[in-house]
Amino acid sequence: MPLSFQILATDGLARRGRLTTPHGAVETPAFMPVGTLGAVKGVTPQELEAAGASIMLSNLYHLALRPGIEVVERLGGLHAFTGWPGPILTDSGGFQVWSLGGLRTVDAGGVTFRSHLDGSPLRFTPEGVVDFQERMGVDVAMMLDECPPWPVTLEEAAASWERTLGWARRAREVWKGRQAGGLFGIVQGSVYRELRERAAADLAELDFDGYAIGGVSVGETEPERHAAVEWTAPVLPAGKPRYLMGVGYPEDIRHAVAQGVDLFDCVLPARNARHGVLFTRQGVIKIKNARYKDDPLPLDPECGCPACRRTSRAFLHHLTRSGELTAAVLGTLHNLRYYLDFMADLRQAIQLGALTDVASLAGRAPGEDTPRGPGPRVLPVSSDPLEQRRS
RNA sequence: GGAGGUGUGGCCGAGUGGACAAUGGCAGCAGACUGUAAAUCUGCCGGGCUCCGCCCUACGGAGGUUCGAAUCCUCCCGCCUCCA
Repeated sequence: MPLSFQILATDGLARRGRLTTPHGAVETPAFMPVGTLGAVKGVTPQELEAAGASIMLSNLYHLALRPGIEVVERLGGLHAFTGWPGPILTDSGGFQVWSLGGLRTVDAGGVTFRSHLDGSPLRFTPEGVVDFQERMGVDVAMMLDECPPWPVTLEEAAASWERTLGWARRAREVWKGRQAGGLFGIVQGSVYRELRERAAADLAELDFDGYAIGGVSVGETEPERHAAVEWTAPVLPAGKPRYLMGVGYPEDIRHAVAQGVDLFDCVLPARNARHGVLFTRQGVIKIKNARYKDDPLPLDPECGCPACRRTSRAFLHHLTRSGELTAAVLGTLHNLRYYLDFMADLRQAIQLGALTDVASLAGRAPGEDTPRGPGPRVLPVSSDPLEQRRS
């Protein structure tokens, strides 16, 4: 079954849609929790589902290194292997081209990684990456791309894009005729408008099942990041899902949704939770801070996650200070729930034509710890008639 | 009673004549994190100030040697080990 995407409502450039995959539907705009190795760190598939996730992201590079594609394939594919029954999107390893800087070399034919685990070489080609992802049975495969570093000159970014475009053509060619799931192309172009626009147009010709905006959140400023989205998202094929890779803070997401982006992923809610930084409707809470030592309030009184339902900030503070694993688990469950609720609010707002009213309380500038006070919320999340959450 | 050892900043623990307000670690106080080489990393951490520097107080206590002592000597106090 191939992917299909319907747009159910719009609000300005924003779209409220539904991505249908072989493993279920994803109501968009959607946030995809990151389970690099097949699971969100500290969270079971059941808990992920209960938090309201409808799709999970995993990473081909990491899975290829360990346990290896063959193992996943032998055990029935990534869904069976991980126990996550819903849709899965896998990143191709393109981000690792950037993040693993010293451990890889890029050439026209592909990327050669040196494993960060044992140094052994691993060759990724556009064709091989498509093949790997198909063998794992993922719902959405990402093309191999080169995520250029930042800063880069226009010339370097352009040369990088030419290489990535070549990979896009090869990936698309290999994918032709495949019926299960879909393949997304990835727009690069760094912070250069002409490049971004050209990349979007180049990719549109290849008729991918969806289009991603990559190469952001690599060090550029917020205005640059937002500009890249503003230049790119609106010119991508209207009828296909759009995915902003690796983004971001709630405010970044809200901004991108308003520009017509449908899918997001980010390690932030999970990693920050592990580091004691929690997103709440009252603002960002650094639970390790001494001020929470005796705080009897729930983390976020408006949240329905397991942490907020049963524990106080003081207890979370204590667990975190003590290095207790449960602190990371509860924090992750909470942050994920926060993000997922936030996405539900955005979907509902688009439905009501009220996107600009959605507050993203946790989206304040990094470092700003003092709550501004609750902002407007459209309606309780649960009242959304279009919500079709997995139970 | 005899012999030996030891006492360092909140804790543990380096340092045995100058480069020592004193290595490390922990605890503490903050900060960062955006397609996860991250349950990680960074800064501060005796007090004060006109804070890329200066001044006080500090290595059990009191004296002493020395240009100079956490480091050497004497006495005292506490603790540890072994022998009686």
